[in-house]
Amino acid sequence: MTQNTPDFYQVKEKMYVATDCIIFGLHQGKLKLLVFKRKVEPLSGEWSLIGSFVRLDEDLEVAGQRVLHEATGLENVFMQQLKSYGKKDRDPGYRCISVAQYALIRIDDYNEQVVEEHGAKWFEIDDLPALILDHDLMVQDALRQLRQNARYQPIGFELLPEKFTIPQLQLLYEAIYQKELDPRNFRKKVFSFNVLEKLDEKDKSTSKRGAFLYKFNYENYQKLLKSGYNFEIA
Amino acid sequence: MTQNTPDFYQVKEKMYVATDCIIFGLHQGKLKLLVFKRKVEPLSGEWSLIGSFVRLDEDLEVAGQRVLHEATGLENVFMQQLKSYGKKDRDPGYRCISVAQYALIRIDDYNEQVVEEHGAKWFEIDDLPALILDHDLMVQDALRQLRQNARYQPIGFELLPEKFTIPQLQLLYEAIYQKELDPRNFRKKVFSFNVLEKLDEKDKSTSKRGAFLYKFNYENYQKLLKSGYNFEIA
DNA sequence: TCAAAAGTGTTGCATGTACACCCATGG
DNA sequence: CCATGGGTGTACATGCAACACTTTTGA
Repeated sequence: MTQNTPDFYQVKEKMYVATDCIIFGLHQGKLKLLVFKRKVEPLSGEWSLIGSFVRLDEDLEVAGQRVLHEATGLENVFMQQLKSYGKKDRDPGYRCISVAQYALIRIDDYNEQVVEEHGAKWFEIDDLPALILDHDLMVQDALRQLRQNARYQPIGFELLPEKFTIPQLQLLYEAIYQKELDPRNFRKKVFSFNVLEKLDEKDKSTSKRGAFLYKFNYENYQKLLKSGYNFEIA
Repeated sequence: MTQNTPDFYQVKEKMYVATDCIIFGLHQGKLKLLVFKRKVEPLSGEWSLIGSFVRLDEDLEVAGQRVLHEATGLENVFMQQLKSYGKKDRDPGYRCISVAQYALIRIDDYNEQVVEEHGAKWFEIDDLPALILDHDLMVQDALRQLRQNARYQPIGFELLPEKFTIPQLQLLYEAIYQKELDPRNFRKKVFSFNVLEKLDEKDKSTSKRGAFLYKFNYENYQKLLKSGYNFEIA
């Protein structure tokens, strides 16, 4: 922070800084959000995002990863800062600003038990319960940002297991953009980026014929980035 | 913020919350940034963004507008939150997170005296001095976001006077994207949005023939938004 | 053998890009 | 009358959208 204003303007007052996590996951081809039943007063029993105060000796990003780890048992999750919410009366108790961060997790990796211990539940994004405080707003903003970012970054892959099929990938983008896509055009597009590596295995869990598995090639993606790219899918 | 984690995790510690403003303006067809000579220790005399602590009874956005007003005398400036910077050691004095906000101002509107009182100076964006702390990073992030947002929102107009010519508008976009544009294609594009209103006046300050003045039509822009738009210029 | 999902090409249309000349005017 | 910046149209290339049938195989 900066102090260029005259000294008499420098009213220094500390406040609480929290971070709240908007956790997206993919389940049965649907985009879902993980919400928690709040256990402490005020507003105990209401649905909310998971969050925590940021500690004095903790980077913001570290705080986000800590919250996510405590809630899900996962580490090194893809996470991106959304924005901060700082209306003066947003928290009824005391002045507190919250830095919202959104996370994309692979539900397969997921320790289901930890979820239940926290009274957490996955909701489809078009069927969410009301959340406390300004958390509804955070979710709306996060969705918009997710859709925006998915246009220019391959973040969709963060939601899928390491090996995935093209139909799976297509379902994911259909879930993100709530829009049906043409399988021929979709394949043409994703293959044109040259960031998918075809494997010799097939996934037969959803059809008799089976669909080839692919994995994401990060090196090619780096090249693509440098040569001025447009990763627009959908 | 949220408290779903067990109580023993709830280490509540307050910290300072600041806001720093990345102020862009347009001058002689160049995109510029307003930076300030810091007047207080530590780092007195160094270049920095302008900022202030957020007060307990003040919304984040209000704090941003206050900082901008104190620094420039302007009110109701276009301002948008960028993101928060919260490395634990980003400020050498004490733990402090900063919410960066960027502003677009019309230099014409501008009270030049107030700038000088603050030891402020406009720099071209590709010729900036080193700034204190993480302010360089903030500027880079703000530039990226400005370019990104200018693609889908008509924020370019915020930098121009109410009445402007097409060549002025083109220069602005060339400054934002650091790229020359073809005047024929540029006109075709901006007119296709139907958000410019041609006036009967001409601006003769840059040529003998003079260029017609236009103004931005906010109603048509609202219609454009609703009908699913793509405001991509450049 | 058949149901169910995987996989594949072509064409028309729209949009972006490249490009060069005339216009209006003040000095 | 000429130098300066303002203003205009066309042809080509590229990318996107629409569209239907064949393949594989487990039950």
